[in-house]
Amino acid sequence: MDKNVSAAVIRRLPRYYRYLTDLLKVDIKRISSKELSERMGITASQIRQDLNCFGGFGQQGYGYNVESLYRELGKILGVDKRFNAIIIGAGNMGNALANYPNFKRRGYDLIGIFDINPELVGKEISGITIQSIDELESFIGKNKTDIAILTIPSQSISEVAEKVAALGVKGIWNFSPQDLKLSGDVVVENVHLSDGLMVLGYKIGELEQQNR
Amino acid sequence: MDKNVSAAVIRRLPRYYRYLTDLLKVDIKRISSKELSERMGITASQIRQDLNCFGGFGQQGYGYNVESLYRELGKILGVDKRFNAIIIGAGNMGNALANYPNFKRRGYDLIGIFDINPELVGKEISGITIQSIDELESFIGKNKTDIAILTIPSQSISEVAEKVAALGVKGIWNFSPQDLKLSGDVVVENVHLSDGLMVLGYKIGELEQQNR
DNA sequence: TAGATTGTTAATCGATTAACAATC
DNA sequence: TAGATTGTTAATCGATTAACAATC
Repeated sequence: MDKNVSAAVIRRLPRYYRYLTDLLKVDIKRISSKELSERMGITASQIRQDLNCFGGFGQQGYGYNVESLYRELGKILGVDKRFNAIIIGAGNMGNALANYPNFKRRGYDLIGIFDINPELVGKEISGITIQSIDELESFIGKNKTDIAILTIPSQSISEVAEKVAALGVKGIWNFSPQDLKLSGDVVVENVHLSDGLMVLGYKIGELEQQNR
Repeated sequence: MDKNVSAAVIRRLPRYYRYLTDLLKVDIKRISSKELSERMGITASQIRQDLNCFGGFGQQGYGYNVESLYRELGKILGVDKRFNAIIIGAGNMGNALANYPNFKRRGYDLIGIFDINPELVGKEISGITIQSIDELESFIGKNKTDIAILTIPSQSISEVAEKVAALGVKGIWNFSPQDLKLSGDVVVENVHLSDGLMVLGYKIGELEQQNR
């Protein structure tokens, strides 16, 4: 198991995880795929298929134990691990992410913030002093850095991405609208906020056409 | 045409739009599906299929005119329209989005910011004074509001979403980790940043397993 | 005209759903 | 034990890719 799991399945895992969090909050101990399917609006079949990509977490006649399934999914998603993260680009988005509470909750520790603008260097965000981008290499050399969060403009994105990749960062969380393609040993998660904005514009257009 | 276009196709449209923007920048006048496919890393066949959901924008033997395809996609995505937007939740993320430059570029005008915290009310973000959430109803009554950007905590999300929907907002851009399900006349685009973070955690785990 | 490349139909592939035997 | 619900195989559905006639 665990191999050849499709991207579609993987992107649903955090969603399962969120629903299980909610169940735990209201103290529900067990859940069947049928009941979960009603809550989530997907088929019970899909839930069972998805989960069975990673193991038989359920029990016939009983369903799934909420807490243990939650723990298992957390493990698969790496929530139990600690990742050291740096933010490159201390603008508005970098600032927002530095203060993002889910960050720590998902296993990420922010250990550095960098910017190219000398006026920002030395200022503090969320208890961390902004450093010059020139310090990046020596910083990563001294501090194990697992992921880099890139909140910089498109034009510098691929240069910076390649640099951090070369310095041994394992993952990149890319907030620029530019697609990142990097070779081999680094994984990339693109956010592309403005894509969502355009999809929203499309959907509103559709909606208005229907109501005509 | 234009009906029954799958979500997969729609989510690729902003990507095409971005690549066309880049082509325009470097002054490329025309492009074949083959060349675009090489740049984007998807098949030429898919590009032609996708575009033909909306019309025959190309010309046999020639390819696609970059500028006119760009304009057509822009129209489909509503980039040529103006949408009035408000932000609810003037925390870090609300603040970042208020200053987000792509916002205006995609046809959105920010006309109001709201927060429940009295200490924030009266302060200015990006030239707009934060109002109390109590003013929301009267504000939307007086000012045509197309979309609401929700950057508030999960616990209040569905209440606020239902409220703005009832007040006639057409679209919701939801930044809380909670899935929003709303009836009928309002479209929702969920962002769920922490999902991306967990997918990143998963991918890093996979990567490490391979390199073992 | 000849060459290129589209629009579109048909074939393939993969993902979702249905069904049911296994089993708690 | 009987009932419930899983894990898993098989059937269906949809999305992607290939192929090619139409045509610029």
